[in-house]
Amino acid sequence: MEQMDNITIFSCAYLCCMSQKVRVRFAPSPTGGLHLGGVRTVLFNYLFAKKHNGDFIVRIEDTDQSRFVTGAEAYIFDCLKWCGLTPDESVLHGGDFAPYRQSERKELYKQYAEQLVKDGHAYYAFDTVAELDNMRELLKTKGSSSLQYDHNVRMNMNNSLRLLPQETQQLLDAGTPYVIRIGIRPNEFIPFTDMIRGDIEFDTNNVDDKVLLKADGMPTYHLAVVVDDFLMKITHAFRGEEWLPSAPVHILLWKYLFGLDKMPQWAHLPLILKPDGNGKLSKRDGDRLGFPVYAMDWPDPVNNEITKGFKEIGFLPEAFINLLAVLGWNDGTAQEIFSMEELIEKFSIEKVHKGGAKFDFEKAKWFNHEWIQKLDVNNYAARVKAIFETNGITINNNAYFLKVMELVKGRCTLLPDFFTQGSFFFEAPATIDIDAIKPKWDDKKNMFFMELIKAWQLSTLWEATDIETSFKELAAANTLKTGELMLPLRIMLVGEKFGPGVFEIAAAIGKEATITRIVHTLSLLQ
RNA sequence: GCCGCGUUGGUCAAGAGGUUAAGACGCCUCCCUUUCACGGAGGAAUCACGGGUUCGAGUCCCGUACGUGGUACCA
Repeated sequence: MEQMDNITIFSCAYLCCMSQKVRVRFAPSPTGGLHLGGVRTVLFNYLFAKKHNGDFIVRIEDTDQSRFVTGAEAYIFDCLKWCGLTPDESVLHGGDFAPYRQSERKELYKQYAEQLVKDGHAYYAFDTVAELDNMRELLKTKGSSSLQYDHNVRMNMNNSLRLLPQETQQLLDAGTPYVIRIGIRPNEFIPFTDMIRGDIEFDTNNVDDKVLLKADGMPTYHLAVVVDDFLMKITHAFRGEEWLPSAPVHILLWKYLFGLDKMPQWAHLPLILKPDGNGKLSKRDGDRLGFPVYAMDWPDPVNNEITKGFKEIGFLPEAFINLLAVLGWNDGTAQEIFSMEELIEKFSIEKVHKGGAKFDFEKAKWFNHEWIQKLDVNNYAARVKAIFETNGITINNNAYFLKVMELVKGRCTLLPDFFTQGSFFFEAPATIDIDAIKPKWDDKKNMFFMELIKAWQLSTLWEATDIETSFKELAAANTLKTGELMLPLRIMLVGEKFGPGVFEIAAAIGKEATITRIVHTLSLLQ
C-alpha cells in the first residue's frame, strides 16, 4: 500500500513536467573521440525524447578553450548519424534556441553571473592560481578534512566578500583578473529527487564555492548548464553519475536564478566500468585489452594516431545501439535483442540501474552476431563489399556476392569475418593446408580425384545435390568412404577446414573453378 | 582524508517480504553437422559480511567491508 502511494506520487510529479513538451539534451564537449558511455547517454536521452514525442537537442559545450580539439565536433555528429540518433535541434540541424554552441553564447552567461552577485548569491574572487595552491597546501598541513574553497576559508581569501566594496571596485576598475564564485551558505540541506536514484540529500557544508564565471569570461559547466537548460526549456536532464556531487550547486543555481519549479528532472546514469580491474572504462583500456571504446575511428589531430571505433572494426549500428541500451537497462523480461523502434517503445527510466556495469566485449560481439543474422544482408552488403575491395577482391557479380553472404553469415561475428569466411568463393585460396590431407593420402584417393575430375568435366548438372550424388556414387564405385574424401575436397576448395557445406561451395564457385582447385592441390600432393 | 552513489554466478542481469533465485554472454559435456560455425540438450557457478525488524529477508533498517565517482578558473 505504501509502495503504491509512492509510485502514484512519483508518477504525478513525473506527469506535471510532461504537460509541457519533453525536451532533452546531449551536451558533449568537443575534446576527442566519442566514448561508449557518451553514446549511451545520447541514446537514453534520445529514447526518452522519442518515447514522449519530445525534442532531442545536441548542445556543444565548448567552454574550455584549452581543451578544444578541431574536428571533434564534426566527429560527434558523424557518430550520431551512424548510430541513427538524429537530433531535432543542434548546431547542424538548426532550431529556435540557437546558437547551440556555448562559446557563441558567452555574453549571455555573464549577465546571469552578475545577477547572482547582485543578489548576494555569488561574489568576485581575485585569487591567483598560486594563492589557491597555497590555500590548499595550508589546509593540508593543518590536517583539514576538506581542501575546498568554501565557507571555512573564503573570508581569508582575496574576494569581494572579505574586501571592502570600494576595494573590490578598484580591483575591477583596474582590470584585475577575477572569477565569480557561487557563495554556498553552510548548514543547509539540498534535497532532490533523481529519476533513477530516488531521493538524495546534500549537506551544504560539504559543497564548495564553485567558480561560475572564469577569468577568460567563459562560464564553467555549472553556470552554463543551468542557464542553457533554462533557456532551451529542457525538461529532463540525463548525465553521467560523475555529475552527482555537483548537483547541489546546480540546484542552488536554479533556485536563485529561475526557480525550482522550472528545473528539469535529473537522471544520473550509472558508469560503464573496465572489464577487468576497477574504474571507469577509458580509451586506454580498449588499447590494452584489444577492443574499441569509441563509436568510430578517432584520428587524433595532434599525433595522427587513430583510435579504433566500433564501426570500423565491423559493428552494425543496430548492434552497437542494442548492446549499449542493455548496459544498465532492461525491460524486465528476458528479451535482449531490441531494435531502435522497440527500444523507443519499451524504454523506461525507472528500469535504469543504479550501479555501474563492467563492459564485456565478448557479449558485445554476440549482439553483432545476432544482428548480422537478423538483418537482411542488403543492409550491410555495401560495407562488406568495401572490405573485400580493400583486401583486393573486386565484386562484379552482386547477386553472387549476396548469395555468398547468405551462405556464410551464420559464422560471422564482425563484418570483416565475411572476408575470412568467404574470400575463397571469389579466388582460389592462397595457401592449401596440405598437412591436413597428407597423413591419410594414398594412390587410391589420388585415382579417385582423377576420375572425379573426368566425370565432372563431362557433367552438365552442377547443383549442390548433383555434385554430391555424383561424388558419392564414384566413391562407392571405388569402395572408398565418402567421409574420407570430403575433407580433402574441402581443403582443395577452401584451403582449410572451415566453411559451409563442401558441395554448396563447389556449386557456388562453379565447375571450372572446382576442377582447377582440385588439379592444383593434386599437383601439390605429388 | 572528506562527501556522494552503489554491491544477486567470472560478466550482463530478472527479482517490489513467502520463487526449486529467471534469462543471456563466456566456460565445460553431449547431440546435430563426415569441416568450422549455427542450432539443440545438459552442466559447473551467485544474493559481500555482521547485526536487527518479521512467522518468514536477496528484497526493509543499521553497521562494516569493498567498489566507484567527486573533491580544478575540465567537462
